Amino acid sequence: MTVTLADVAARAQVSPATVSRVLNGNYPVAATTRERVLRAVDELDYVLNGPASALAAATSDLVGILVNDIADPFFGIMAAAIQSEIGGPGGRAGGERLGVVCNTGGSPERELTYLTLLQRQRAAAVVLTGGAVENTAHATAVATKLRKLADAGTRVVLCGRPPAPADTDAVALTFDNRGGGQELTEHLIELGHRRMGYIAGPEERTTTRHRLEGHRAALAAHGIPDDPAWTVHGRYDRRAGYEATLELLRREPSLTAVVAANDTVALGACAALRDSGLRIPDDVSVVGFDDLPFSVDAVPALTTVRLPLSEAGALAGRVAMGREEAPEGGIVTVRGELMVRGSTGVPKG
Amino acid sequence: MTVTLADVAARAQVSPATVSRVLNGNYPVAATTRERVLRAVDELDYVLNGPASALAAATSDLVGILVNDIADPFFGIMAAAIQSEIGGPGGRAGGERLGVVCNTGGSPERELTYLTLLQRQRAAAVVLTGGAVENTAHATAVATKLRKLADAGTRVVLCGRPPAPADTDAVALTFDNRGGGQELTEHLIELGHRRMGYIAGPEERTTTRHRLEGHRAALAAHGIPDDPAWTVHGRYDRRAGYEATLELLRREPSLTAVVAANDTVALGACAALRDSGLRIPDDVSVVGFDDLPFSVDAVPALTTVRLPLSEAGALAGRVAMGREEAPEGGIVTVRGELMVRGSTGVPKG
DNA sequence: AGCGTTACAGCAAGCGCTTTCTATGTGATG
DNA sequence: CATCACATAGAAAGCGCTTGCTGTAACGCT
Repeated sequence: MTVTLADVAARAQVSPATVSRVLNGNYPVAATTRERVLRAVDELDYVLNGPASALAAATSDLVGILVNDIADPFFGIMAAAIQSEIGGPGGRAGGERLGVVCNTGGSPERELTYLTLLQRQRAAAVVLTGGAVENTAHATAVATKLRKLADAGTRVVLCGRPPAPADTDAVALTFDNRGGGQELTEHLIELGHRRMGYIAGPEERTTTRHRLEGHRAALAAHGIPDDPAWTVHGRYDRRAGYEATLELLRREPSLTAVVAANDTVALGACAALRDSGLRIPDDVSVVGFDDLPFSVDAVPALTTVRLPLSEAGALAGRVAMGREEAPEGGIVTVRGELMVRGSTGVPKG
Repeated sequence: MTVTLADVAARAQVSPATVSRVLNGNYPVAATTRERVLRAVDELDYVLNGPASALAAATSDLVGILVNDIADPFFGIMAAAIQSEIGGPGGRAGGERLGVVCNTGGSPERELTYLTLLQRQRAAAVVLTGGAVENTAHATAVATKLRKLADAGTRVVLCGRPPAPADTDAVALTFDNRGGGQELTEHLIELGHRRMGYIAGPEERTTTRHRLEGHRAALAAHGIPDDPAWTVHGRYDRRAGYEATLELLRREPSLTAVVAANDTVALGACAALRDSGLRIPDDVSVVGFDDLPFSVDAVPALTTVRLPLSEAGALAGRVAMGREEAPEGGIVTVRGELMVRGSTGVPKG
């Protein structure tokens, strides 16, 4: 029924061992033999049995990429970059790995389940992207899992995520969310804004907290009081941005700027402002975060902080593949770049 | 070192067979025994060895989802919907499958390679999303692969992709791209437009061809000549839309409308028009396709055709899991819905 | 009381591959 | 020409799990 190694061996008149070695290319095989085997493989249309191979070799060619929301380009772009380095046919010959992305939907349980599933598959590497959930129980559970994965020989890389406990052996590429948030708010302050609403992401997320901290640090640095009523939490999507903006406007109609947790949220904020009859940036300035591709097309174009998503993803992918050494200490901080565009301006009056 | 089934068996004082049966739950096991085993599993922190299990059972719990561009929300949304039905912790107990998305980047070779990799893993199911490459050699190669996958017991589902040859046993959920394209152009014609530029996707893609055919069908139906110079091909991204629009404007400055292959391209087109000093829709109307989340936030909001990406994805996922029967004939056509918004209007003069 | 059933549990044979160790033929060497 | 080293190829022992088949009690029945 299905063609096995033995069939190929028989056809090529060699032993199964030889076929295996030809296929793996890690043991000397005479050129003529190799060719004969390759021909047989081709004629029989043989496809290696992954599980069998993984079982015997105690390693698999699976690389897992965990993302919080695959429908969000923020993760899509990173995932694409990671996967492009991981392989499939992109990589060098032989190193054919199956880079697979798993969508946790931001749910801690799903994250853990996926990690278990990957552990079960004896994945070669795992890349966790985006912010982590800040919940002691969950953080501990994840750290434990990562530890076990590492013990089992799985390489663990964090991309756009704060470092895990040192004993997890995970390499971390962290985005400087706090710094970016601070720059953004500082930019607004310099323009003269004093009454700024802040639309934060979901609570208990590192990304949310860090960006918000940056915002507050900027306020504090300029002696601007921080009214808690001017901060609203919501999900990382346009709808949340829309509603949060309406809420902020209700609480404080005289706001001159809205700081959104990310570009998608900012887009929703812009829509809400427009629907409220306010002009951007004449009446209210808006800033986002991430600089996703569509942000430059917003009208007016969004002032935001560009995160090198592709570059970071590619680096993470290479580290996961062991093609690039992890930096000393295993932690890299990636800075964003402030992109000043049309959505911010001097406040009225 | 690593805990195996045998260790658990020893600890629970039963045979490995019993442990396996408890874990798989497909064979009667006395309640007390089951509990003892479960406790042992827990105490030992046992994790099943996926490859070994897959080898012995000749099936794996992997489900592959192939997408053309994971950074494109069009695919992201579908993938999320598919994966949500596939499992991880979302599904019912026991049915824990690893839904993984693979990014082909639109490359035929990568597509084939991923299919081989999935075949190698003995995937439980494979879902191919989005337009297919129209190239006889490649189409044949893919059909052959799908055939083999089906033979090996892998369920094959196409989502947003035209049906494969009947002998591949693939269930197909097809988007009515032609009908949508026709509706869009008809809408413009009714508004009074006669000189419309068309920004098509990459050549040799079914999606590209079908949408373009719809456009031409509408023109033909109204006796409007189709000037080939008014059609420009490009990739499915904003940049391509931007440049194509500039090119169209160069070729024919009097165009009153631009029909874009999808929303992302339309966004680029809008940017190009604005940068050229043209107002939307006063000077030029613009339409997109797909109705991605950001389209409603464009200024003006984009007239487009809404495709039920999430619903289609969810259905595809259920079919892939065998939770829902494939319809008779295995082919479902999913229609889009025309969303008339601010980006289209009556042409000037 | 005797016998057929039913309900579990265990045995053992693989699943298809990798890899260590061993065997063999060859050319180089003294 | 005998010896040794080297380059290849093969034999065989698992890798950790599933499952068909074989017990073996405990049960219900006449």
